Amino acid sequence: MPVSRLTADKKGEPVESTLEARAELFQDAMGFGGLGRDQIEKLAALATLRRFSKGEMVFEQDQPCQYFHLVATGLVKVYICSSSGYRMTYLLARRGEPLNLIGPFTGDPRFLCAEAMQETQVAHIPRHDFVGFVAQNPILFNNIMAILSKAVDSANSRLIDMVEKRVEERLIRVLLTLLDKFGAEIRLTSSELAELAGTTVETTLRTMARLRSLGIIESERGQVKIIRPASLKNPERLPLWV
Amino acid sequence: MPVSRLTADKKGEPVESTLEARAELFQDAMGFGGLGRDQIEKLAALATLRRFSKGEMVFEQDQPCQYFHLVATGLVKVYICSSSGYRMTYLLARRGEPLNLIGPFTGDPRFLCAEAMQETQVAHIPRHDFVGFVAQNPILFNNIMAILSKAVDSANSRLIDMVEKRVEERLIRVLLTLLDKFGAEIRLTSSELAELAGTTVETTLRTMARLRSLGIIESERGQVKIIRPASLKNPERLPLWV
DNA sequence: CGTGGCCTTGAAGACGCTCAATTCCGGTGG
DNA sequence: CCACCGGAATTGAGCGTCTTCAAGGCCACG
Repeated sequence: MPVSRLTADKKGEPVESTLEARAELFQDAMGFGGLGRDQIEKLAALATLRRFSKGEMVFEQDQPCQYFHLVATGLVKVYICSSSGYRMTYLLARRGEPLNLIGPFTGDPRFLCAEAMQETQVAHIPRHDFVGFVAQNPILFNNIMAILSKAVDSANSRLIDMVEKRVEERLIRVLLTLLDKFGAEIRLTSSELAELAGTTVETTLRTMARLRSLGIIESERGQVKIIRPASLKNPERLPLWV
Repeated sequence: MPVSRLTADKKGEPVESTLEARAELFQDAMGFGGLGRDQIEKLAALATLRRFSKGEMVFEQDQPCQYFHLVATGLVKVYICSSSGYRMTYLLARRGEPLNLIGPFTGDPRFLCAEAMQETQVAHIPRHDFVGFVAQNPILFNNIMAILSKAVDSANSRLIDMVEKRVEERLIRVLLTLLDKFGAEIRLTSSELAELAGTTVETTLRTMARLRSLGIIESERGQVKIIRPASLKNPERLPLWV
């Protein structure tokens, strides 16, 4: 329940970086395809890197948005936090993934927080610089809308899952998603998986124990390994409740 | 479970309308503030009106997006539908509210469906015309992002509610939202309220019976009337489970 | 006047949360 | 090197909330 509190106004430590390295980052980043090299460098010139230790907040809930954030190295989890302290992880972002596509446009406080899960570096662009740049490169509109489209569909799909799917199915879906993105070896604790699936640690553990006894996964402290992904993909054919 | 099926390719009946009337519509519409009269009329010139009877689909799930849709009269519900037939209402749109802000940009099929809840007229703009117009009026991009921002926050907020709030609290939240938007007399069936709150008809009925016995609402067939909104707004102070 | 949709209520049962106790592991400090 | 501590994993028991199934009544509309 207690969330680590750091200085609210200034987050992370500045990191030296070359324009070249930053351009490289934006070159491959999600949502920036279709830009010429000159524009990429212009964007890179607006950015600065900051480093965050494990557990540090990149930005917090209910604070006005100052920067556009793009992960350079490491891993960041973006989550929503209810008044009672319940957390629900929304996104696990690694190199090249933006943390807040909407925030910079309105500047308003939102529900989301972002927290570094490892030693991490994040590129910051002042929000007005970012919005101005997008206005000059309308192709970014389409890119951004495409990403938002997926984000909204994903949120809606999770909503439906919360209503009609049992924890087991939701957890399997989480595992499959992580498998696609990070490979078969997933370095997350059960508590982190629980926040992704929208359930409690205990229920997650119990469900994982069942999957383990079926030989579908292996798990040790802070790590899950998917052994037989095919068994997860056909939940209809394999009655997991056995 | 059975959803009314109509012709898939052509939906609704064309309706004659004056350019003036359409310009009037876009003038007040959500997301089109800040445009000059000339641009409004240019937009109106791209649009055509179509009428839909109660229960008719304006667009369906998993079909490519052809048009941008804006409600002119009546009421449309936008919902997501799971494979097993579970529906979750996402938006109740009346005059001036857009049905699909994202779809036109990507054109891809999405999860959403839209269904007329009354006799309704909807303005259609071919998606490429709409996207081209937005590109020429970048202020619209900010407007759209502002709306999407609210939509995403709302979806996230509902996700949290689904996990940690009981049906009663979710239903109260739905009622308060409807109160703000439509006033104290809400013309919806319990089944429709259930799809908004993410629960079943029976549970909705039971909860409404409790609220009714407390004198907070009155309800008859297909209609709910909120008598003491203040009692709903302080759910902490009034123990509803009494 | 019949039929279908909507409202109502009861009873049973399942799913998952909460609380609690225990073990295991890694890191830290003496 | 060993002891301690905090976080993580595990497992059990109890129970509350909702869903599900079922049955009946009411109202409107054709």
